[in-house]
Parts: sequence; C-alpha cells; structure tokens
Amino acid sequence: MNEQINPQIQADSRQLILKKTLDIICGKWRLYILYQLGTEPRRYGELRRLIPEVSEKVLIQELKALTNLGVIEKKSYNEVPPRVEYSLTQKGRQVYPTLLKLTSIGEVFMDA
Amino acid sequence: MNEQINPQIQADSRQLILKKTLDIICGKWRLYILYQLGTEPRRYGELRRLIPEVSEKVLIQELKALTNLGVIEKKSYNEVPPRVEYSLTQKGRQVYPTLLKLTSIGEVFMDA
DNA sequence: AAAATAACTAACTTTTAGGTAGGTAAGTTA
DNA sequence: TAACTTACCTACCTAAAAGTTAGTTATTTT
Repeated sequence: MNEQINPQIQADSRQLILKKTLDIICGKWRLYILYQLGTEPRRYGELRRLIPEVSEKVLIQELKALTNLGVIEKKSYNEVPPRVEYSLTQKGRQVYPTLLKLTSIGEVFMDA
Repeated sequence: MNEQINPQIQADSRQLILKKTLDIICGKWRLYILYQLGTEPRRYGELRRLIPEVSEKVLIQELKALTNLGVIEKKSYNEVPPRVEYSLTQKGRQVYPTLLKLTSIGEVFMDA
C-alpha cells in the first residue's frame, strides 16, 4: 500500500543479515568445522579427531546449530555402531569460498 | 637450522590466524563499529548515536579492543569538553572491503 | 556373556560477554 | 556560581558460551 522506502526497515534488514552472518561464523569452533567439511563429507568421529581440542558436547551442539542454520546437513546410516556423516549443503558450498577468504583478515594483523 | 616443514607448526599458525580473524569480527558490535568507521572518522558520541543499542561500557571496551588489535586508532584533541575521534588504521582500511563482503554469507541464509 | 563401538544425551561447573547504574574531570556557557 | 558538556571509569550483575564427567543405545566382535 505504501510505496515509500522506510530507511528503518532497511536498517533492520541489514541488521538481521549481519546477525545471521555472525551466527554462522562466530563461535570458537564453527569455522574449524566448516573448513573440515569444505572438501568432503566427514563422520562425526572423524571431525572429533580432526579438531581434538573441542569438547564432544560443543562439537555436537555446533553441528546441530550449523544444521539448523542450513549450512551443513546430516546423514544417518542405520547401522550399529552408528554411522553419521556431515557435509555442506548447497548453500554451504555457495558461501564456502567466502569463508576461506575470511582468514585474510587475520593475516593482515598477525604479530602487529 | 632445520629446513623440514613441520605440519604441526603450519596447523598452529593457521589456527592463530583464524583466531585473530575471529577476534576482529566476532563480538556483537564489532562489525557495526567498523562499518561506521569505514567511510570517515567518527567521534565517540557520534558512534553512540549511530549504534544506540550498544551500552556505553561495551562500546568503549570494543573500541579499546579494536584499537589494541590495530584495526582502528584513536585521536584525542586536548579540549574540554573532550573530543575524541576514532578511525580505521592503514591495515583497517586494507581489510575493510573484505568486512563489507562478509554479509553476503548471511544473505544466502536469510529466511532459509 | 563380556567388552567394544560410535554417536550421542544430561547434569553440572566454569568462563566470557554483555548490561546497569552510578561517578569523575575540567573547562564553557548561562 | 551553577548547570552543562563529553568521554570516559568502576563495581556489580545476568546471561550465554564453553568445558567436564558420566551415562545410554543396540548391535558386533571376542
């Protein structure tokens, strides 16, 4: 009904996008996880071994969060002992190159 | 003395770079602050008005942290009432384009 | 029958991030 | 001389993130 552009709504939308971005990359372990899934699917135990410093609880919690955000997906094979694979979603693969470029920020500030 | 490449040292260095990256961009308000400083220096009070949701304590704390990281710098004019300006450093300007591109990550996952 | 396996869950504690409410300095303006 | 201004600081509190420890499940292997 109203064709005016409301700058407040624009601001709110940019804020939401920024928040979503931070949701995805912030958290001590999220980028480590995503980097490990960049090239191939990984089993839960594999991720544990690849990132040994993260606690089991936090790893699972972060995998869940990233799954809910739609960045990664989980595939359970019905086997015992269980087998579960995590991999990037389509959207996850879409942003993966940007995630890789992120570290160029840190590089600039090393030892400075 | 030892010309071998130690993959552990490489891994540690990548880890440090990643940690530095997260130091710079994580924190609820850091990117908001950096975005406001992208185009021009801003006074402390100006930043308060531009980002009214952040508490005074946290704003100052974040400005200090970003200053210590070498992303921004602070210029105090000897006046009363005080006048203080914050701006991006050379290195800060160097990474600013990357900081702007960051939000493309969030865009992909909006309402997904 | 006991032990091993992989991917979890639950209860609890510690650590870190962020927020609230108040105070201060020292000139300027009314 | 009282009130105002701006950029802080301090002590305290709450909430969120992360870590620790100890289960659980349901087959398979020994």
